[in-house]
Amino acid sequence: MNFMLKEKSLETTELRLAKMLKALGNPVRFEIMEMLANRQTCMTYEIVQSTPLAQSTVSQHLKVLREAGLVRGEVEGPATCYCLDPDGVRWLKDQIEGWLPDCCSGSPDA
Amino acid sequence: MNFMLKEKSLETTELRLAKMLKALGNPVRFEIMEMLANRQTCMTYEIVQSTPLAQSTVSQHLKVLREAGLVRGEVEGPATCYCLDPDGVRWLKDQIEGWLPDCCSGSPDA
DNA sequence: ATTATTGATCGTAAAAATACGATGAAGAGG
DNA sequence: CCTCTTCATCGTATTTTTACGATCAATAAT
Repeated sequence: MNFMLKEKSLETTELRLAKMLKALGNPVRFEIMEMLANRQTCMTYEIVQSTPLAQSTVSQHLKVLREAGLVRGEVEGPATCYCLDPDGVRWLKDQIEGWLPDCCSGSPDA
Repeated sequence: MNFMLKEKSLETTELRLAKMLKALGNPVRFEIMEMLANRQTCMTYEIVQSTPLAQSTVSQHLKVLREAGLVRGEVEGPATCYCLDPDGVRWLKDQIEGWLPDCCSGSPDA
């Protein structure tokens, strides 16, 4: 019987965005996100193995990513299967694209 | 005689990205970025006035944004005029868009 | 020259993030 | 039942971030 790990709800749009950006702003977590993007899905122990860090540390990073709405963890037996949270990632990408709409898309001024 | 404040060069692509994301991941700095996006250009004292923080604290946040390549500061007389760094912002947006290229653009799976 | 304004930097205190080992819970397999 | 694996959480040490006041440099104005 698999079920989603629950996390506390996110606040305003701006704080949610800041939370995501902060979560991504850590190199370890960024790598985890890239790994999940490449492999679709990963057990926690696989992620641990891909880093030089302790299991508890990685677990903490995963929690940050979860609470930011960037990944999801599904318990599968004794293990946990992580994957990107498509909604969260898409929302983030939309926000960034829509943000500073065209202030920086024209020609750079001298 | 105006001139650009110089900052130490940024490292690899990934670290540069992480640095930008971390810089943006702070609510105060995010607000500063939004303010600059809306107003095009701001003196430091204007930015200070828009926050409840001390001048030195804001100056430090501006330094982080500068070192991340997100804003530029031009000395204008006794003051400093800040604006978004269009190259940096555009680069960031491109990275985010190109990142996780289509892992999260299709339909979410159950 | 003196004074006032602006803002960067320094030193430092407080808070948050990061990392680790230890422990605990939950399932799988004997 | 007991044991092993997997992973989250707890307690804690270290590092980094954040914030402040004080100081310094540069310009502007008197």
